[in-house]
Amino acid sequence: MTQWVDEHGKLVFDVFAKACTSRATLEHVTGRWGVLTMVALRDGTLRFNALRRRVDGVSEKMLAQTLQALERDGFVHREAQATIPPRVDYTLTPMGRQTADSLLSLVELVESQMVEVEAAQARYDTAKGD
Amino acid sequence: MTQWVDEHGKLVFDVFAKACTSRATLEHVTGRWGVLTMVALRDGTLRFNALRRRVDGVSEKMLAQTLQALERDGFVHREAQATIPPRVDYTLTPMGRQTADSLLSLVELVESQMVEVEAAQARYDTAKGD
DNA sequence: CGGGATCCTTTAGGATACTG
DNA sequence: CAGTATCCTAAAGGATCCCG
Repeated sequence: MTQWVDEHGKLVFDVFAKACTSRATLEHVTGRWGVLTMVALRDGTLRFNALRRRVDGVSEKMLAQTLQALERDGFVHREAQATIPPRVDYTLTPMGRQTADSLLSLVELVESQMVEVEAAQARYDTAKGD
Repeated sequence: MTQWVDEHGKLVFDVFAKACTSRATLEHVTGRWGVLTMVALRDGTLRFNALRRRVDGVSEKMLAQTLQALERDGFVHREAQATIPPRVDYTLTPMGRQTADSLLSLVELVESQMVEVEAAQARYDTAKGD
C-alpha cells in the first residue's frame, strides 16, 4: 500500500511519511547526481569515466556512490569484465529506463521554463531590493 | 539555448554543465523538500503550518527556505495577510502546477515500482553478503 | 501564526593517495 | 581503468528562542 486518502479525502502518498522506503528511493533518483546519471545513461551504455565526463562536476566518490545506490535499487545494471585494464559498463534496467524517461521529461520541462524562471528571479530580487 | 549535441551527435542538456542556472533550479524542485512541497501544493492552497504537517519531518527552517527558493523561481505564489495572527497562503503558479504535474507522475511511478525496488535491494544485499 | 536569528550537529561532498 | 580508503571542509539541516 503506497497511497491512501487523508481526513479530507485527499490523496496522500507514502512518500510523504518520514520513515518510508519510497522516500529514500525517490531521493536516489531525484538527488543532484541521481537525475543527471539516469538521464545520461538513458541514451546508451556508458563506462565509468565516460559517465564522469558527461556529468560535469561529479567526483569519483560521488559517482561511485550514486551508481551503487541506483544499482541496489534496480535502476542500473553493472557489467564488469575481469580484464586488465578493467572495463565496467553501466546500463539502465527496463525499470530504470522507465524512470529515466520520466526524469527526462521533467528536465526538458524545467529547461523550457528557464526564461520564465529567470524573469521571476529578477522580479523577486528587485522587489526585495527596495 | 538550453540543449545541443555533443561530438557523437547525442543530445546534451544545459543541466549537465556545472555552472548553469537550470541545474540550480532543477535542484530546487527535485530536492528532498522541493518535491514533497510541490506535490503537496498540487491539490490546493495551503498555509505554512498545514504544509508543515503534510510534509512529515520538515523543519520550520527548511520549509521556509524551500518555499522561498520556489517562490523566487516563480513556481510558488505567496499571499500574506497583515492580520493578527498573520495568515500566509501558498499556491502554485501556472508554471508551478505544470512542474508539479511532472513531479507527481514521477512520484507515482516510483511508488508503483517499490515492490520491484525492494526485491532488487534484497538480491543486491544477499549477493554482497557472501 | 509565520517566520527570522542564532547555535550546533550531521551529512554531503571534494582532494588525494593507493590497489587489483 | 575503476574503483576504495582516508581525511578534511562546506553545506544541509535541526533545536531553540524571539518578534510582529
